Amino acid sequence: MSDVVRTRFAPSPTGYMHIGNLRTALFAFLYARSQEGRFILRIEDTDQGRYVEGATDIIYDTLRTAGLHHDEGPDVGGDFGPYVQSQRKDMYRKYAEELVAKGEAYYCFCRRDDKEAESSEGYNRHCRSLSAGQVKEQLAQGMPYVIRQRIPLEGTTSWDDLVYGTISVDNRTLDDQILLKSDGMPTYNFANVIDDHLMGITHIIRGSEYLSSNPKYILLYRAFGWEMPRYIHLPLINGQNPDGTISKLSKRHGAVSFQALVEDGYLPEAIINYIALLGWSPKSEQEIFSLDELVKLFSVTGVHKSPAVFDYKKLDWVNSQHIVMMSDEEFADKARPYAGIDSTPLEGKWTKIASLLKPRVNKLSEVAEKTAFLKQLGAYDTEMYINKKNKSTFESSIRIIENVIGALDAEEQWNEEALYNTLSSLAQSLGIKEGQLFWPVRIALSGLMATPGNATDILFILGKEESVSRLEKGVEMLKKASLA
RNA sequence: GGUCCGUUCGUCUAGAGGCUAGGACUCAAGAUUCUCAUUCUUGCAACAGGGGUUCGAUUCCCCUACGGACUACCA
Repeated sequence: MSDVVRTRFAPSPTGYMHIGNLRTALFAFLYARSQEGRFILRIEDTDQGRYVEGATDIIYDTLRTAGLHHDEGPDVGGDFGPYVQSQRKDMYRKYAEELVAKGEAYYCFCRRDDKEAESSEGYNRHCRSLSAGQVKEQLAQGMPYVIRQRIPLEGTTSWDDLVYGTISVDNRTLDDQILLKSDGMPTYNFANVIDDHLMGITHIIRGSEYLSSNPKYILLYRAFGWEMPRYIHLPLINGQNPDGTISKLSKRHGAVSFQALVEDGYLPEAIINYIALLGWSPKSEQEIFSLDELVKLFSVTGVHKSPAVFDYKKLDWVNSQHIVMMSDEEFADKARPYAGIDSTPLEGKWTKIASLLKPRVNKLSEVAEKTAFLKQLGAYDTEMYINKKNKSTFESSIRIIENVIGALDAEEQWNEEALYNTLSSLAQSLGIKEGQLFWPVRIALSGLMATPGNATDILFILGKEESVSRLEKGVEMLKKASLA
């Protein structure tokens, strides 16, 4: 055996990747990579009643999309397979029986509806002192049974957590947990320990919700006489409720699965960047990271004990930063499906449109709403023409737009620079400021108070015919409005 | 109820006995801009409370309060 670091991510195939789970995967990945170790994927599907079709594919897709490549796993193989627990089911019984033989576990024949056993001491420990003869007899009768861990009644169990420090627990507060279920399958708690050992996992990285059951795992390692792994427990991720209270991050707080966030237009690298900052700090003022940078900077000493609250606003900002860092070409490609401009007159102008959009969207899904006015001019209120700062009124707007239409009709070169020069000199000859001229033009072209791009950008994108048509419509609306 | 864990601006966090308690997001104001956004400047805003230890505590110890996790033949 070598002393190379081995970490694992062991999700259950539930059908989606919760952001908290992904954060655990990320930290396990980062720790392995930062230590030049190996990152292993293991599927924990011992609960057969909870099987979800296609769920393992979602796990593979997520890890691939997020860039968390595993060195061993069901899909890539490895020397410690199989990497799916249901394919390992036959090996767990042997270990459970080994513990029974050692006196570290025992058969329990309690049934779930056995009120008598429950009322006395719970099912826990009820069968703990059955004699060998009694056990043999029950087994011979074909009584269903489970195998329970025999937790010491005295003493304390403690370990040195790399994040939480030394934690000690009195053994008598621990339950004799079930290791092997009556259907012959191991419980998560048991399979987890067996597999971690068999797969040579050196550092167990998981959420702090496992902190209180960890003593039981440690006792199992001891019962087997196995070498203890190191433990890195991670703080929880919470969500903020509308009333300001904090609770476990769930759907009521918004999208909480990786795929839902991606569909919403968040970039995988931004999601990774953001969740890395939840419970970990690089201890510098840098906030935007690539995955490679995270690998270089990651350290367990920067991991927190206290839980963090998922903040969509900050995720928006992180995402916008990653968007701005992309090249114009890359952004144009990624954003294109959201725009719906394919096979429209706008298609040829997409590069230009995308360059205007890039600094203006927090997430890709915003592209749709921000480009809608280009495809079709929506209904708008003529009040928008009235702008105090530009001394813009119905009358001035009509006059300006009519002049602009005239100037555009004569325009030969339909590009931003030529359009700007034409309109700029028009403003001069009309004796008004540029802003006073561009304001009503932009309103007539877009019907919006705020647009991606200025008046000349929009003129260029819409083209002469559509632009003039929208300007004429504006004049028409203004004339009607000033009569009323 | 029991066990364990946690507590710095609204949120993410820096801080590891002596700092005007720093940064980021959000929000507000201003500058720039043919709108908006970007960018830049400025501002609002925190050490849960009480005891110790110490010349001196955000920092170390204890207690309280509050919050959370676990307490399944779920993972």
